[in-house]
Amino acid sequence: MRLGEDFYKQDAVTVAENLVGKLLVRKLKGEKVECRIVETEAYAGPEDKASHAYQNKKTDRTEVMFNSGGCVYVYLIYGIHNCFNIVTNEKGKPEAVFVRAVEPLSGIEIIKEKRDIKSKQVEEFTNGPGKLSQALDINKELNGYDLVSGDEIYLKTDDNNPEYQVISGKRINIDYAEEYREKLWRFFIKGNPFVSV
DNA sequence: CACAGGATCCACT
DNA sequence: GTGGATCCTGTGA
Repeated sequence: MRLGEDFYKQDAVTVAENLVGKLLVRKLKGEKVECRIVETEAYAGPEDKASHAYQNKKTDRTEVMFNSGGCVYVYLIYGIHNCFNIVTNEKGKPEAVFVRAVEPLSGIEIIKEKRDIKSKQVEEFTNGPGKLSQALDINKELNGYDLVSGDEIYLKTDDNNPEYQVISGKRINIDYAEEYREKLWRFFIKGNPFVSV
C-alpha cells in the first residue's frame, strides 16, 4: 500500500524509524525499480545542530525542508554526490529523513547501468547515500517532488511482511554537530548487507 | 565578488 | 587506510 500524507506528517525521528523496511519505487525507462529502504537518519528540526535547517535557517537550499511532509529534498554534497531526503512534519517545521542505503529488489540491470564502477559486488550499487542516488537517477530535478501524489518516485509498504529487526545508532559524518552527534537518530535493519557501514 | 567547506565515493597503496 | 575529485551553497566583504 502506498504511504499517504499522514505518514510523512509525523516527526522526523518517528518517520525515520518507520521508513526502514518500506519500499522505494522509482520509475526509470518506463519500468518500476523497487528497493527496500534499509538505513535512514533523522534530521530533526531547528534545534538539531547537524541539520541544514539548524535554527530555522532558511536559504535557497533548505527551503523545501519547510514544506509539509511528503516531498523530496535533494542536495549536492562534495560537488559530486546527490543526497536523497524525505521532508517530514507539518509545513513550517524543517525536518527531514536522510535515506542512506537501500536494497534493490527489481530492476537490477537498470541500476547497474546507472552506476559505473568496477566492483561487481551487488552491495556496492546502493549501500550509501550517494550510491543510491546515482543508481536511481535521483538529482536536483526531483527536489520538491511530491511523494504522495507523484508517479516518478514514491513509497509503499512491503506487503510480504518480511522479518527484520531495526537497530538505532549514532548518525554518520556529523562531527560538527556537538552534543547532537550522540543522538541515536540513525536506523537500520540488523544484519542487512546493504547497510552502509 | 571571492572563497571555504561539505549528511561521500572510489581507486589506489 | 587514505587522498583526490569537484561544484554548489552560504557567508562575508
